[in-house]
Amino acid sequence: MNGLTIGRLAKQVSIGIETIRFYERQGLIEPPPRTDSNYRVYPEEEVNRLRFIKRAKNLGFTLSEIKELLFVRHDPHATKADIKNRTLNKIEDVKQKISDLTIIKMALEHLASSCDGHGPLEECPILEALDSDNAEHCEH
Amino acid sequence: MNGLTIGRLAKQVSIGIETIRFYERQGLIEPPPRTDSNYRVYPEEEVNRLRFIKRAKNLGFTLSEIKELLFVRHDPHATKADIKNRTLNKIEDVKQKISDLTIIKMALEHLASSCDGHGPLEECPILEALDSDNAEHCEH
DNA sequence: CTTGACCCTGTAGTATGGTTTAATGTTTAT
DNA sequence: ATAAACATTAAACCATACTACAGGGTCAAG
Repeated sequence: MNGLTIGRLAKQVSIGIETIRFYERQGLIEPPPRTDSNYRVYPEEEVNRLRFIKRAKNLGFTLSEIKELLFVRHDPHATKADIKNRTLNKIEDVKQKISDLTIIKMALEHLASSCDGHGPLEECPILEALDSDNAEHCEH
Repeated sequence: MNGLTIGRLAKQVSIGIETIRFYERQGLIEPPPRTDSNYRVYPEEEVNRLRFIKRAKNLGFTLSEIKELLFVRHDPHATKADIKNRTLNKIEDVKQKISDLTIIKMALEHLASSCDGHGPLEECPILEALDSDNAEHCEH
């Protein structure tokens, strides 16, 4: 018989046991079945869900946004059009984040290369790189 | 004479006045000069710094990470090698975020297209897309 | 058959990132 | 010249996302 105790699950994902129970209370994960002695027993897939939550959190999504991401697909009260719309909005949000990160990455790369002694450290600071909304400068 | 009051600055960046003072206390922005009547007077560039903070926050950076991003360049006690190393670490961090977001975007796009009636709604959930670390599936 | 590592519930405490309030002073528009 | 709109500080308050007990039960090894 397979299944994970909360402790093993926590270890596999590198988060605290308390965090898992907290996510259950917040509705981010389903309450798992219990043993006779009332221990939670998780299926292996729970590892993936928790890893996803961890990543999404790292990307600046709040827990309630993550909940939405996880459950867009099977909201029984939503029409297909609703789901499609919410999904498209999320895609726009994600695209914006990618583009902001790309600009930050370029600024940092420029900074790293100017640290080689290839020029003064004062040029092209990260602030300048983010000055305009769709910074095309800082290119080379 | 140019310079912004805290209220004008807040309005330009669309954040609260109190948030600006909070960032000053946290050391994310420099204490600006004051008028005779003790009012803060900000240079125009402060708009950019605050916009950067706003974006970076949205991307999942904590305030202290943002502080690091803003000040990597001119820490007087750091060697050039230090700065370069910290910068390279941040670049790796940013790259990872971009790649995670790209996977999420792909999963959402697949979901959106399956809402068109082009397939059953149950396939390729976001969790599967993030199942493996560098998901190559979900391609089309 | 007990000892130590695990699990349970429930509640309280903490860190982060603000926001609100109170009590007061300043600038601006009419 | 006076009200409205702005500014000041300090401190209390809030939401989010954990984190750490307290007080108990369960299980596996020696």
